Amino acid sequence: MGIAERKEREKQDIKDLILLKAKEILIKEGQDGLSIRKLATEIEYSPATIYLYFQDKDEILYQMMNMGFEKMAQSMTHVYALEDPLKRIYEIGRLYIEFGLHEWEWYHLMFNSASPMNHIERCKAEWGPGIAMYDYLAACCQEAFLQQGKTDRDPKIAALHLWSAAHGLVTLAVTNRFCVVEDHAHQEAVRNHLIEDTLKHIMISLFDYKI
Amino acid sequence: MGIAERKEREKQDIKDLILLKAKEILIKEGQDGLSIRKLATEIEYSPATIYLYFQDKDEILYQMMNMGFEKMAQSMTHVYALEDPLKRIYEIGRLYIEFGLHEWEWYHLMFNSASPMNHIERCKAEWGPGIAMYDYLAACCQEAFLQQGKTDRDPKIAALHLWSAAHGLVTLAVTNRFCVVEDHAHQEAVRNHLIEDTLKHIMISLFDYKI
DNA sequence: TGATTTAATAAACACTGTTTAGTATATTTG
DNA sequence: CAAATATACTAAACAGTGTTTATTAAATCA
Repeated sequence: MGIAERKEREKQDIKDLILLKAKEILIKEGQDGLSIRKLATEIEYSPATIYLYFQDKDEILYQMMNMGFEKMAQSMTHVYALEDPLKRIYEIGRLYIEFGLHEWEWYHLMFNSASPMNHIERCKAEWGPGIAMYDYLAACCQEAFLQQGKTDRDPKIAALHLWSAAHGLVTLAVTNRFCVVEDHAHQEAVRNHLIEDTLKHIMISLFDYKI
Repeated sequence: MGIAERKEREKQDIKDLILLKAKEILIKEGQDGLSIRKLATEIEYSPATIYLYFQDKDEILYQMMNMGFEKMAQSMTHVYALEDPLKRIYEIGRLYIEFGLHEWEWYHLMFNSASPMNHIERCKAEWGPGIAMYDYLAACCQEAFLQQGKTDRDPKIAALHLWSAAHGLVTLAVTNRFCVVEDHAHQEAVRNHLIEDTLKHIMISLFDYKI
């Protein structure tokens, strides 16, 4: 039965086409600019057709979130090769913040938006890539603590610390809340200084590690 | 001319009525559940009438944001009386996180949503209450540094540190991202532990202050 | 009382996500 | 090969959204 297989392929092709165009719209116009109807006209199908390939918009945004995690992982490929777990942790933090600031539309889906999480909840599924990222960071922390002989510290709590510090920085910056800094001329400089400073603080505070 | 004054009063009354009902809807159904049309039927006027009192939805959400700041300030009244600036800072942090977790709909408008900031940008206005909050925190940090003789440290950067750590914690928790913690049974306990731990870490890291 | 200003709205515009019923086309079966 | 069935697709509708415009009714002024 080659027909069933060809149909399966064709089905996947259209799914891919939808996600490809969704990606283009997301990059150009953000999550708010990504509507089912715009997506439909873009791929030259009717809006109803999209619902033959995805349950709802949340599922599409869920898939986009997964693409975002792949994108982030790609930007971190060189990290995995680093021997020193402390340098690995620092680089993860630095690249995480970098990614959040420069690829906000992806970051927003991954760590801020409710839609992809709604899909996960509805499907009673797990937040796979998020857990994987967290587990890797926690593993790095454990390795660092082990190497330093700090047996009393919890690597999972340490990972959450690092993560939420970076996340807070990214989200406040992107949603324009750092406008509180009165020195408008040097606002950009303050932000960059804060990025470095946050990482330094965290590294010292968690690992007594001076950069 | 008592008529002009009466009309002014009536105009303000309807504005207040709109904001009062908007507040009720916000609390019950969140920002997503707050629509102009629902608000209109609730106050028994047509949707178009609302546009005679507010430029657009962003302005209403901007006013709600201001109400949120008042609410937060009220929850912090006892802080201002504390003599020790370090205890003041700790309490601000603790109450800030508490507020974010328990009054998320307000917090979201204040520190996460784009709508109120869009209104500010359109009016070329400043983020008044946000700046006030930040300035107060920075002043507390400066007082603490001064008391400790730490003249080399920047209180403004310190305030941003504390703020973004607390903000990261709140937003990751509320948007359900802490589901990464595999220990589902003790997830709540982990979260509470993290809140305490974050504050402790920040206090030590910024002020060498052990709680 | 007549002219004018003000307040309110019905209806429309341009969107949004999603569902349903119906129509061609492709595939399978007799 | 023809009839029956299954598949792919869509037009249209449903129930919303924020916002604008033209019109009407009421209050105020001259």
